[in-house]
Amino acid sequence: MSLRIFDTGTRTLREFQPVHSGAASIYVCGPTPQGPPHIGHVRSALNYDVLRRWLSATGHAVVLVRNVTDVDDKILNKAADNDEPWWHWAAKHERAFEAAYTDLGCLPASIAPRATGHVTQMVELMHRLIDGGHAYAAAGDVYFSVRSYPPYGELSRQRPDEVQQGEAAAQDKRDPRDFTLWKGAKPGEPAWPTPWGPGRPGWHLECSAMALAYLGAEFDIHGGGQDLIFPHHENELAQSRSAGYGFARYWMHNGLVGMAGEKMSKSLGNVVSIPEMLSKVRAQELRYYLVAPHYRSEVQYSPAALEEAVRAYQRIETFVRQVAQRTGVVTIGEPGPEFAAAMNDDLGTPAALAVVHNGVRAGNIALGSGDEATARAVAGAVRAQLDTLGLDPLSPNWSTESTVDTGAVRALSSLVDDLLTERTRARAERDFARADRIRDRLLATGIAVEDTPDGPLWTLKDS
RNA sequence: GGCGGAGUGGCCGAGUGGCUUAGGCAAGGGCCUGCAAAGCCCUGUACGCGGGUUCGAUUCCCGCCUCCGCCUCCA
Repeated sequence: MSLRIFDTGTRTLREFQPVHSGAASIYVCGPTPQGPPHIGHVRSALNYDVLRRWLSATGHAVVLVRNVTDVDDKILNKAADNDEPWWHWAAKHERAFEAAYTDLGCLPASIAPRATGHVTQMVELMHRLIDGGHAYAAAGDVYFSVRSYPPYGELSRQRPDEVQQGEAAAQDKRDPRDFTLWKGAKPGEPAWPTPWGPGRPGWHLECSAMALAYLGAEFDIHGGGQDLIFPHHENELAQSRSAGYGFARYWMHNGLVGMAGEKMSKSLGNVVSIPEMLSKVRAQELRYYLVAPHYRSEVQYSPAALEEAVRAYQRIETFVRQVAQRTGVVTIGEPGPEFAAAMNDDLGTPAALAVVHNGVRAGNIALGSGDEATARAVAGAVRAQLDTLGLDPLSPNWSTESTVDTGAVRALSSLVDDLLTERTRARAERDFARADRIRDRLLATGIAVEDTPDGPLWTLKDS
């Protein structure tokens, strides 16, 4: 049984057969760093991180390219509005995106190429297109000739003639359907030299050039948000095929994130950047929230739904931690056939998480009956499952140890232990008032105490 | 106007022509506990509306309503 993924081009589930067996090459449309990352940006990255982890787990050597569109109209405009150089604006937000990805447990991309660093490849691609009669220069711009590529529209199922044209369709285009590969420089804009005059890259061209540069003429999967199907990906495909490249074999598109009825608005408090969200919930919890629904479904963000996800994740986490604390180290095992079947079915994370929860229940039952061997085995499987979703509660990614003075932690935890010893003594003497007072005091400082058959367990309660 | 997606129990969220009808959260009841917490057990009988096909449809077909995404520099 192998992975089947829903391919946008054919609108069918197709068995994944990589160009090179045992390997998988993925190109994902990354951010245009024009502002802070929000939940929608991050959902996309997370979905492809899960894809990549699952491919790795099933024996593929994965190469994942996630580009950065670091020059574009929005960046130019916003930088100007904020009185900053465009490159500074882009670099600043690129760092914010990287930080968000890392915080949320995305494995680093094999490379995150920037558009501005690949003008050479773009010029080369334009040469090929012009030579082949698929593109033309006009007044400093370079356009792709849609008519020269008859299959145009096959990915998005758009008929070029039906597509509504922008009001101000450029006069220099030979055909209103043609799209811009390269934009001639306007005064004050960044510009790179080309044989057709100075200018800057169009969005579509960048992605093709970088995908081809790093993944070769034909690669496995091209991903992005559903909003990119048309025109962006249609255009990428047209350019690349016209230039003689096979390009992507599979096209995957993740669903978008809406804002539950209400418009995004800071005054409503319902839209928050990732750094803001992470000040309210832990990264693992946000990740669970975004990974739990199927990647192709639409997510309507609401704080209540996020809160539910937090609790669901904590249930899993509590189980794994409890087993670890009671039986020692829980080593990562095998995810098992049920989980694999769910994931192989177009990354069925909802069904996969149902398997996880069923495991948690079975493990808790074992724990309750004192069957620690079973509990441990189950926890090992659960960890393996969670690991392929990037949600392992014991992953060092979530650890805050590096930012905490471990000497202080040791001192404080021995204080806590002393208090708990005292409380245990009080309980043995049936002085429950004193025992409860200690528990309440600890809780007031953010330390939750639970009694287990093996004695008290304490955890830090997040506020 | 064109292309595409979606409407499931109090909520989130899968899925399926009929089968023990996912999973989670919340709620109620019970067990466990000194009390809690965590956990376990039980309960809820849902598929936007109207037709049709069928022995039988939430699942297939037709129509309708509502919502969402996209429709090429500038958006």
